[in-house]
Amino acid sequence: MRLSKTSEYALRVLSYMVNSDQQVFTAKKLVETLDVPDKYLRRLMTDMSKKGFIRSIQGRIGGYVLAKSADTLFLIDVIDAVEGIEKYNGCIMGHDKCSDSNPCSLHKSYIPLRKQELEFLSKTSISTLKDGTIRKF
Amino acid sequence: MRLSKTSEYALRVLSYMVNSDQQVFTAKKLVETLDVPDKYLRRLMTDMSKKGFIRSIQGRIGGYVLAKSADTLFLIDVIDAVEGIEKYNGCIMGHDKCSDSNPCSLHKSYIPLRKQELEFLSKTSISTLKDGTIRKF
DNA sequence: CTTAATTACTACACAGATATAGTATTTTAT
DNA sequence: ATAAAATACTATATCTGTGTAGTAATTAAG
Repeated sequence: MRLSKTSEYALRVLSYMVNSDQQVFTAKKLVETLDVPDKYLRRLMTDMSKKGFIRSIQGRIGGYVLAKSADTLFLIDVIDAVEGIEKYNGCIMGHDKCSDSNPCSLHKSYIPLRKQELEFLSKTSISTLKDGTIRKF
Repeated sequence: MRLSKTSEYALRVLSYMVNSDQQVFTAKKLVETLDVPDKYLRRLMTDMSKKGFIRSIQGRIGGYVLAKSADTLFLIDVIDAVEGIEKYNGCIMGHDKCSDSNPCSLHKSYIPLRKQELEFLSKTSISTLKDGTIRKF
């Protein structure tokens, strides 16, 4: 499972937010802490606020806050929003017509693994990331 | 697990070769059969022959043949050769210093899955793809 | 009101993966 | 020898994800 940079950044942000006791986070603070390019992070935050994962507060004392209860936001939601989940649901050989009834030669051995991946993404919520640890990387 | 197009193409070729009773395959034939761009496939075949997975035969009756016994060639070898395997071995959040002793907040839950993925790739040989079926997609 | 500190928007730049085009080389058949 | 059928090489084009730059809009403080 190889997420896009954008998904990685999104998860870093959410993981950081949920593990901090602060409520509001400025882009500046996130950039300093999380090793994510400034402008790119800002755009991502705007995107995520449009998706309803976070809420943005404009103006002088602005920033971002989590908008959903962390246990109702799952990895798969975040990934689907920022890069699309379809990629992780296709044939491993890229045959678009591969299916149970017309399987590629890897289908049978790969499907259980893919199922586990999707389960991991759909069952892991942002609250799972909450362990009270403030990490430095 | 989302392979690069190039890896997908490589696996399609090898799967097709191992499931056919032919010995020699021209690029023309592979392109017609496998829905892979002509010139791109040719370069990939040259690359794979340099890696020793296949042998290329030049000249008028040329083409490509499998160069290794199919049960000694594993998915991970192919993927590592054409796109590099490191990508599939990093932190899911992209922290380069993430490790067992300095884990990201997803580390513990993700590691078992990653292990399974790598096992799948290292244990699945090209001969696994051999089931005698000639597929059309 | 004016300034300062923040987010939002738009356009552009860069890099790597993917794809194409054209030419050269190799080998066989005649 | 020459032509034909194949692969090899090199350069360029395109596309997509990632990153940057500059300006506008919003809000609070003084």
